[in-house]
Amino acid sequence: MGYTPNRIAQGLARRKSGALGLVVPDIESMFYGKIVRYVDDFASRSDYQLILAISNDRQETEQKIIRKFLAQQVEGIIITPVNGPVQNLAFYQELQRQKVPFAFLSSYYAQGIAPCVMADLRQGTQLLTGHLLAQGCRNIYFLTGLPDVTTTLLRVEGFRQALSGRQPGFSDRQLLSCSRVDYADGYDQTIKLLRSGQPADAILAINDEMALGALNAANCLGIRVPDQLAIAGCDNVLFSSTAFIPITTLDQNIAEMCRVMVNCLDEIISQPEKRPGPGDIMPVRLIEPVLIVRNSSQRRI
Amino acid sequence: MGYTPNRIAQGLARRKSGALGLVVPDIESMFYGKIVRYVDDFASRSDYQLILAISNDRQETEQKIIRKFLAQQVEGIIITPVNGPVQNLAFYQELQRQKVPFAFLSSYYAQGIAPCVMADLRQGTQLLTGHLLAQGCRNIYFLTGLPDVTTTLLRVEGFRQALSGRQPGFSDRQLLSCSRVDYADGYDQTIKLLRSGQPADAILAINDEMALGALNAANCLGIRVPDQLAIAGCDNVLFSSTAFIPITTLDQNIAEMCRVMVNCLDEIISQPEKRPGPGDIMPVRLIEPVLIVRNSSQRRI
DNA sequence: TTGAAAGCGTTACCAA
DNA sequence: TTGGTAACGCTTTCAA
Repeated sequence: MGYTPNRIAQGLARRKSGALGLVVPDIESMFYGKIVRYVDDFASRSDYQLILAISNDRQETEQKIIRKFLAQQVEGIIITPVNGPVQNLAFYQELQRQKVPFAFLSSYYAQGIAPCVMADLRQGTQLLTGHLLAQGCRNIYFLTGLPDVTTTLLRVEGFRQALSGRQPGFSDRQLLSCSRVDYADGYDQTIKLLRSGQPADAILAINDEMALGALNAANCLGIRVPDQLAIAGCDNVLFSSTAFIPITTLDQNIAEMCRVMVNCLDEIISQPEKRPGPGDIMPVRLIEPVLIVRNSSQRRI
Repeated sequence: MGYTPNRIAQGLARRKSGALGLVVPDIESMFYGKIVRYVDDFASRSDYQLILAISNDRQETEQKIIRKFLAQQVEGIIITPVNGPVQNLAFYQELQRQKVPFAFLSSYYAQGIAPCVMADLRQGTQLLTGHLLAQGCRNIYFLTGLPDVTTTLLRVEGFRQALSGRQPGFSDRQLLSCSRVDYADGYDQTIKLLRSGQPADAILAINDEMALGALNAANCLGIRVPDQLAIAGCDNVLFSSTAFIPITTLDQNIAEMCRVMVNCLDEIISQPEKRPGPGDIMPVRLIEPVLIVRNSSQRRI
């Protein structure tokens, strides 16, 4: 009859807020947009209220946010790590010691600190690179992120594995590391590469924005895609499918990733006795990515 | 010394949660992504905690979310209306009667129910249309949203005003209304239009995704942009600047919009005695948009 | 200035 | 089963 209980008082009495905290580095990127969308989706299905906060890709901010979450009595925290080297690992180790229910999504700062759910980027990059090799590409350049970031390491490992035993094999020269990993980075690095006179016949980018930048750069210089230069991206967001030459990419299956994440955290929350602490096994659950082949890499050899 | 107050208990005792609720129809779109980003930004600056919820473009969900917000004792609610006709106006009128601090952002369901901050879409569309006319276009087609949505009405009004007194003047035939207003809608409608044999020399779309769809459709049919067909979009998100022919668009100045919104709501919250109710003036604050001219509309006549 | 006590709106427990 | 009461962790008020 029109009565709604006060959730705040409920929270106090029950000692649980029914809230889940999610930190993302950036909300304007389509990749994180999808993450927010699906985490919200699965969180509400499990009757959690989602509290979103944006770290602006700064770990200092991320940690401030986590402290706020804790003060707010969130029942669990999902951390989508910033794209940078780990700053203050001790902070997360302290969370672990206090048995705070938290987990990493899409990447991790260090293994064993907390459970993690992410795409199998090593295997995914191997798939993409393998596809480019199968198209006859022999000089593949890889537009990556900063070298000391987890996702970069995993991807480079996949790249290297795919090239191992090939002629020519892997060389560091093929790695072009970008700090902002955005459209402009992809465009600029590609222009620089193509003008340098190096024998590039393929560019693999770690996200679709950068791949689109590469495509436009090639187009500007009059280089034909895919015949002179094959291009592939990653994430399968709108940028790859709506390019004037649709871009080959990798679908990380974000929906599944978020489903597994929320379930995993939910389990940790509801079984306080089994809550993992230092010394316990903290699984990294890898979600299988799917290769999406489009025109940007299909050469008619 | 390591002590953090329990915000829930604080909330109960102080009778204020320090939280602001924000509902958006969709988080994967870059337009709403920007809105979330800036509302979060300004809300945190004013020491509010942002609670985000996604209505999935359904008003029923939106209303469920608002009820939850209320139970959670949020101090104010920002509603970014769904892209559809108003379903249950009585719900919002009830909020008004109860003097709930809430406001509309980027559109409104009806004037006078709550304050609103949004871009001046009428003037913006007039600017865009005027620009296309100045480029010599005489048969401009307008890819709009559903006809009974506030933003569509305002835009069509601007379109009509810009064309009034011209030869040929405004005709309903020039309005192509789209329900999903996404890339595929833009692409499909443009293909249909260009194949119909109608003498189109310009397409104006209500967002950049649709404009990109129009550009790609024209490209597929071998129609040269901008000389045979000029194209313009709206919102100035990444889709327009990264198209292989950069697309003319309208910047809605979302940052400013969100700043004004948060300040406005903050004022309403902090002055409970002046809280507006039925019969009070509820201003619609219009933010001035900026025309961004790019290649897709610059004809060399 | 300091400290003790009374709420805030619920839930949970225990006695009847 | 049903009430009545303590407790949740903090703020606020009022008296000392």
